[in-house]
Amino acid sequence: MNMTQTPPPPPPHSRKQCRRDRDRLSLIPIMGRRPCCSKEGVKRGPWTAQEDKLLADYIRAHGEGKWSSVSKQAGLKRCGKSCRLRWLNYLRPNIKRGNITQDEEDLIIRLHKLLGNRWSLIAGRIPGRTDNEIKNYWNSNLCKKPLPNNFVHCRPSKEASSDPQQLSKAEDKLSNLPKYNNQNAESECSEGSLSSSSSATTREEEDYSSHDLWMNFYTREISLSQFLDTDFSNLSNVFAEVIVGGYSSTKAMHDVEADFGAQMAVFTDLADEWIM
DNA sequence: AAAGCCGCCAACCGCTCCTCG
DNA sequence: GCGAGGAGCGGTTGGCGGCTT
Repeated sequence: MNMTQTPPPPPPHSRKQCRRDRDRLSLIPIMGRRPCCSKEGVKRGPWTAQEDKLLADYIRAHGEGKWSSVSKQAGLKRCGKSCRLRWLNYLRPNIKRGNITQDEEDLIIRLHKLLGNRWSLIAGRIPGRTDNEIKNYWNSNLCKKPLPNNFVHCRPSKEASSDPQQLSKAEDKLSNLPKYNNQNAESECSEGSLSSSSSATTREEEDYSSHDLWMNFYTREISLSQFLDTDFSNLSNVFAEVIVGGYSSTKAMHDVEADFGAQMAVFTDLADEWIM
């Protein structure tokens, strides 16, 4: 029996408790995690301005993708994941800095109600904001905040978002709407996160117009009556284009379906609210 | 003034999904 | 069909600054 060996500390009850213990006992930081890259010499921690420049210059010259090779090619001693995260959350063009606006917060709440903790999907609907930013904002602000209308906001199940009954209800409502007229959907606002190519074709322009129409309604830049004063005869295609237009072609189909359901449900939600 | 506590957020980790050979 | 490797996602952690006691 080894009497000198101290037993391992019991697992912390919570992060806060853990931190309190650490501070009180002046323990070294708890570093139980293994690094994601087993490679020796891979740098971790905060990025320096020089690293940012190297990464940004490389991606501007060669484009995104092949993250595992980016670090080598760009002369960075970082793992590919770290490069990707840094680019997506900080260096990427069109990243919106500063506080979340009230409109954005409303949007986050609504989307979270429908989609749950699917931060990337939510971020895809809020131009200039990243999934990490929205997730942090939710966990540090909205999760504690009392929300109206019985919003469920602390980690609901993923399945809660794509209720087929809700979707069916929305589709019933939409089937009675007037016709869609593409001319009403002239894009005036910027394309935000959706625009990834400078060589937009006519088809792409149509997608973005659909998206703009939707976003204008969604962000209440146009009224319900203006929104309804359009031709929705081709509704499914319109909304499908809106959704697919925001994603890469490799996006999992169930995500597209879930998002389609979510947009329909949001529409029903807003319409009910505005009609009343 | 100093120690402890708390909140924010950038960054990391592990898991899952996707693609390709 | 299967396995390996890459990419993406959500949960979690650590550092730091501000606030409280």
